[in-house]
Amino acid sequence: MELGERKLLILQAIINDYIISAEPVGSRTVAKKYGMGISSATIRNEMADLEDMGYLEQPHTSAGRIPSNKAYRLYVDRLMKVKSLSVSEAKYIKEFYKKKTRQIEQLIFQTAKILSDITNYTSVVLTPQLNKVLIRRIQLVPLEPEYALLVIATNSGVLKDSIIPIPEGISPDYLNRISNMLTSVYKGKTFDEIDINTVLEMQNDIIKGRAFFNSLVDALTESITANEDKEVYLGGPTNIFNFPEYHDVLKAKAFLDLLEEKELLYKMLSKPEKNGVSIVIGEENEHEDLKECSIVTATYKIGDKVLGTMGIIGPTRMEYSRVVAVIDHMGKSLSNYLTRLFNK
Amino acid sequence: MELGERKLLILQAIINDYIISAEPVGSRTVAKKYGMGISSATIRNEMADLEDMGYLEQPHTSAGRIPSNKAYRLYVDRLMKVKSLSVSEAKYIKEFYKKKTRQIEQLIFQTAKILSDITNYTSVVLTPQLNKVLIRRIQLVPLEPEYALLVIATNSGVLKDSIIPIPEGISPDYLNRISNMLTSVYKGKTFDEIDINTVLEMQNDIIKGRAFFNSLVDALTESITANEDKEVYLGGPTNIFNFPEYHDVLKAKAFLDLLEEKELLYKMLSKPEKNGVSIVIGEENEHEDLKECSIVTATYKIGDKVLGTMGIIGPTRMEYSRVVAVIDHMGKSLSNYLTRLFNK
DNA sequence: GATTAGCACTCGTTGATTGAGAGTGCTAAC
DNA sequence: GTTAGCACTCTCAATCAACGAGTGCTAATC
Repeated sequence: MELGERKLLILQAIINDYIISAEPVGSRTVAKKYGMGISSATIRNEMADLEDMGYLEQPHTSAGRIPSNKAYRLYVDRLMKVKSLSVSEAKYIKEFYKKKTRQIEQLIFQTAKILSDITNYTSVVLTPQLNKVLIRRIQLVPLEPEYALLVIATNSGVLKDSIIPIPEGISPDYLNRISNMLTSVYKGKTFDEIDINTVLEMQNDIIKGRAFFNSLVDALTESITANEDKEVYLGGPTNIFNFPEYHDVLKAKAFLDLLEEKELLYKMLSKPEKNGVSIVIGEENEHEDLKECSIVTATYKIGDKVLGTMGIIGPTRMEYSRVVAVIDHMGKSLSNYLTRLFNK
Repeated sequence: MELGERKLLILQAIINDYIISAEPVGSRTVAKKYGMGISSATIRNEMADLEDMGYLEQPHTSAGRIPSNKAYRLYVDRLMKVKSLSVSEAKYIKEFYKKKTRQIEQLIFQTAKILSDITNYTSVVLTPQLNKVLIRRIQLVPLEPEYALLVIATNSGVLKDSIIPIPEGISPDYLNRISNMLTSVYKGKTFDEIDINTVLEMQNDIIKGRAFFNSLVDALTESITANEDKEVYLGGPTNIFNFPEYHDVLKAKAFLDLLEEKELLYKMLSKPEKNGVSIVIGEENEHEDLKECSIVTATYKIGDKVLGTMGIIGPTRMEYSRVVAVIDHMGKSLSNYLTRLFNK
């Protein structure tokens, strides 16, 4: 069967209406609200066709129809016109990026908050991926005679700091020398490229005490392999309650519990390597509890390097056109900001 | 009216039953389950008295009775026997504190998780309060020619780090000298005691560039006054769904939204300065959305210094005896751990 | 041949009614 | 002072009918 012009118009009308109302849309509603000079009976016939073609579904016989995942996919790929941001929204975002925040966590957190505030959906923003980040400096900072602080600074903020014990008789000056040496070896590399063996080879060279050496290697290894730093910031987690499809307590709990699984979120969102905005709709999600959700993601970068991802999660019936506009804008804003701040 | 022995027994029975069942308790139930050799009619009379005295409430005429806030207060103050932890629980906690975690955030986060896992309620743990924490070292770490990292190390981990721009022609060695000087001035002080004027006075002494000086003072001031560091970690936020009193979507949303208000939580929990476990029951809470909740808190310390607070939030009908046992134990465990790790 | 009016049919929603069950308070007997 | 007995109250769950939204089909119309 052909997917003619009129069918497309009707489908679009149904999707638009359903996105707003969350109620199955009937033929009369389409005829009246989106009056296109044809009667409800004609629309009924077309709707029956659209159902046969897999674009519409009927919850039960005497209800209207709701769009299928296939319909949403068609919608976002072909039908949807991306709205541009409202003036006040754009201004709100711009204002935010004016004030200098030096702490990257704060920045990411605020980004999540803005996303959820503007869209009224739940947002997720990943902190920069370690393996994309360049080491700038490794510094051992003396704290007390027995402890030193290992700081690893990168081109997107300080990513790691841990306290390591040091044996007696090691001077701040000596720590400084080690720091300089480590920095010279690893500067400009990513965490992926760090080879712990390089450190091991230094042993004979300038490292004095065994205990200290072990602590240092431990701390470094921990820094490199640590996945705790894969942090995920949420915005408006309870926004999901705004939608009637989540007025069910069990469903809401499942959703919120999912949001607590940071590793899972991280894995899911960091997948789309590709630049720009991408959309995953309903059943396309792998995770069971997300089969009724859609996720719109965008990446953010420093210079040309993709550092992380931000996403909006909401019911399949999502205001895609608005969400895409917002997240695209935010991705670019954050990238600009970071690039200005950290890129040389 | 007298609050005799038998009345207390009956009250206790009703509280115990209601804590488990969440259903109003009737006279027959008390007679049967907590058989104390008296008939349901007698118990009915006693219950009527207890209601007159304000210890019991009746949701409606033909329902059983539920304990009032006053009853819970009496219960936690006089009736309750604090259970000791189960062997497996104690072991679980002990195991956790065996493995060395050097990062304080990680530690706090895990503490929250353990609390909620063991109790099945929602837990809240505050990060150490800045004004209680002693500065150990202030260090400017050079990153690139134009940027340095300001690290403030304290006796409970690294609490602040921000990036500040530095003007040209300032050598790492010079940064080191400033660091040493700042450290010598502020070491052993708390953030409260820092007087920014002291820094201003140095101006004529060793500070060279105006721009740099301003950045430094800005960053320091930000560190001192920043309240972003008042972080709050949650454990098991959705545990609230376990309780029938929160099967209502609106109530649940209100509760979860409250948990997102970190500053508010911080203020509420950091109030009880006193050592040990304290309990706030239902109406005693100031916040409207907590009038049906109880909060059990304990403090944690380094040495003798109270650093922060942990809390369990649940419905008024809470298993106080178990919760008190758990949180008391956790408070002490965390204090021991921190003291061993950081106190000299 | 496409469109439309008309109509019978389906099915979920709403509101009223009803009976069962739980629990109480009171009275009178023990 | 305690208890058995009983009328009374109130909630909860089940049942049922009326309603309305929406459909699919048929026959008439453009």
